[in-house]
Amino acid sequence: MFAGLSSEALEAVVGAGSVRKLASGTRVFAQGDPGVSGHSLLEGRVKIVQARADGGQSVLRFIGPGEMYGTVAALMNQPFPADAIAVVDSVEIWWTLPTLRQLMRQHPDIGLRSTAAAGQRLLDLQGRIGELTGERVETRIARTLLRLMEKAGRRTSEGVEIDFPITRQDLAEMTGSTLHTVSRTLAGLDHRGVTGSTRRRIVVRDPRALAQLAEQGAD
Amino acid sequence: MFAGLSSEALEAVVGAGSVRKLASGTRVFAQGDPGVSGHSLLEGRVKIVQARADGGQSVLRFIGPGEMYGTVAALMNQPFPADAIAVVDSVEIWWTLPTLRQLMRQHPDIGLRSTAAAGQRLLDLQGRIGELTGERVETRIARTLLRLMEKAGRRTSEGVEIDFPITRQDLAEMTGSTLHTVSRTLAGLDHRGVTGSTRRRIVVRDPRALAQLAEQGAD
DNA sequence: CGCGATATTGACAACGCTCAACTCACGTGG
DNA sequence: CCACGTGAGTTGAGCGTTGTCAATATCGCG
Repeated sequence: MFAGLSSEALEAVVGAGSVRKLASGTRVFAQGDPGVSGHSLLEGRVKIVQARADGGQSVLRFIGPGEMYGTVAALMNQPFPADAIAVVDSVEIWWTLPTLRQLMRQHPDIGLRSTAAAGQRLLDLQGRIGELTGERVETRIARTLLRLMEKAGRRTSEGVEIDFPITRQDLAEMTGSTLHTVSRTLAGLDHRGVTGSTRRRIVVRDPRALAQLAEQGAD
Repeated sequence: MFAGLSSEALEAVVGAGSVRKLASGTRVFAQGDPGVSGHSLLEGRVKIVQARADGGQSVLRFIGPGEMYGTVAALMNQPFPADAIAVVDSVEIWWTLPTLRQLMRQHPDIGLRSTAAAGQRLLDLQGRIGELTGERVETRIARTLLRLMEKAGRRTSEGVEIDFPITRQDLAEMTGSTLHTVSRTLAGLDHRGVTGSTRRRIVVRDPRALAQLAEQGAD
């Protein structure tokens, strides 16, 4: 996000923000709260979770080090559309809305970058819209694991491990399914040697096979 | 989109673009084409349709008069992520990418507005992500009809009519279903007096009942 | 060591997709 | 003006995927 900024600008940005630690489980902001702050993660993982009308939840995305979150709502003067919750002990830097606006005025690059990032997310989401409907749960899970792998994968002797704890429930809320079905599906993948999953940990043993499953049904 | 611009700026914007008529069925741009143009609809309706990996299609949104389309891809130097197709005879104004950039430089308001519009779409899409999974087809259809009604509704003696032709297939592609299920569901809604649908036309007779269905399952 | 969070597994039902046949409206051309 | 073809819509039968309900197992933290 801040890569390529002049060191001068970078100093101003860091100086204007506040750094704070987030114990695992901490809620950074809550859905419905007025969006009066922008955030960037320095270390750890934060998940963005939206409560649905039917009482369920949807995990919209996981934030990794270097990513911004909460800024779109803040800059549009809207309430936060989702909760942000640290899933491991983390460190973030955050800014008040006036500070954020001022930084953008003084360093237009920041505004451009955040616009570009929002545009990218818009295109990504449009792509996901289609995937979420009509496809089988196994396909959606495969796709989700691939994305997590690329974003938060860590090579180990067993394969590529997703480097933060993720529950069956989380996966269900990302794929629009239930933890029961996810459990069954993962058990099947484990059995076939594609993945290895233990409590809150998932290792992808055979990325090729997973990619195969993710594109199932493509012509 | 352009409301609130100075008349001077407005003249510059209109002068720099080209106006053209779109016969019903015309494809304005195609998924995968380099995004080298920005568009705004003056009259009619255009639908944005994305081809999915499994061979199916997703209708992402319908564009009405005054709305911009194709601009996010263009400004990010990316290929268009979807097709744009006129569903009735329409009129649009469009700009080349260099022209668009220059207009934004000369009238920063335009850039701000399009960023705001993109942010709004981002929030909308996030909301839709949750809806699309787990909810029953009837619920998704009800929600979709409500949105169409608000956006393109025209009061008639029968109720609120969606003012452009829309097929069961379109509705299926918007809700991630099949035309068969949509046909059955709509027949059910018609029977209960909630809607009245004929070939390519839909009238909402009882918006309250529709809203009720859309929130089915809420706590 | 005990409890809560997490995960597994089975039985069952149902929603909605697939396949298939048929009807209806509309526009085109002979 | 009517025959015909095409696109749009309807309806039925069957079944698979997946959600629901329920019971049990296991891991870890306090």
